[in-house]
Amino acid sequence: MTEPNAAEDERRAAAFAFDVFARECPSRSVLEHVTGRWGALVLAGLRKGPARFNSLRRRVDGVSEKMLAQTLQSLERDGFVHREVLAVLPPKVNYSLTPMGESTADHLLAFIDHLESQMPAVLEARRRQEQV
Amino acid sequence: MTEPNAAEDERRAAAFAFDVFARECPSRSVLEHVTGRWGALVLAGLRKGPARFNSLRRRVDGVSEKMLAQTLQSLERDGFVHREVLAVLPPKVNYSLTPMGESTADHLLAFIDHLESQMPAVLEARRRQEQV
DNA sequence: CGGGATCCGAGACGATACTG
DNA sequence: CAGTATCGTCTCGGATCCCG
Repeated sequence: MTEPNAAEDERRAAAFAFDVFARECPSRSVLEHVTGRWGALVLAGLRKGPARFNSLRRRVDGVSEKMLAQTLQSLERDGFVHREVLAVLPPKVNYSLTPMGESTADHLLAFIDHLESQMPAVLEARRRQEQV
Repeated sequence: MTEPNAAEDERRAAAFAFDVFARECPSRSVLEHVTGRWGALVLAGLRKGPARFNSLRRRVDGVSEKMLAQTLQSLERDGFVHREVLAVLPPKVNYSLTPMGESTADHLLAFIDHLESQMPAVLEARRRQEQV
């Protein structure tokens, strides 16, 4: 009966090895993809529902074509976003969140909400610093 | 009885104005400071308790002096981090989280925990993509 | 419409040296 | 010890053009 436990142990050991505080850890790159300048906004934007490229681009105000494409590729590689190509003319590509993407986006939205609620305090703190 | 509501409305309007989806919104810079490459790790690192400069630098593996100083300055300006200078020799500077910093770091740690738990799935997704 | 390819400037980042 | 200053590298990110 050691087989199931061995798998358990391996998974736990792996989870420990993913500590973001360690240099050269793969979880850092994921953290950067997800929380990066556009990654967070794209995830949050897709949480409102699936969207096509230019539709999503309008949701995330200010993102260039290049960065949106690049961000979507990262998120797709990491398994947060699903990309569905419809072979029609003109081409249609649908982007949606995977289940993992949804749960991640939920965390992110909660975090963003919290940040936005603190914005007045942040702006006040900035004003105080300026006067020094 | 319109006075209290006016204040309410103003606060709600302000919160709306901080929507991260809007370009040129101050909340975007805060989001970037907090979730940026080092910002997130520094906040998470300080959540373990106050620390001095080099002590903190050891907690956040791989950060250079320059980036740590820069990150701490951003976070201090935004009111997440408190900087306390002790006028002794050799100089001692203590960094700690403000209450706002603590609540933000808590959200962040929850988010990081969630991400780390998903790492096996992420790595598997990456492997699948490579084979294409 | 949904991108890929390319160019280019600005800023991020790290290593090192120096200071109070 | 806690930074600042300087420098070089390298990536980010926008603009533009192009293709299926």
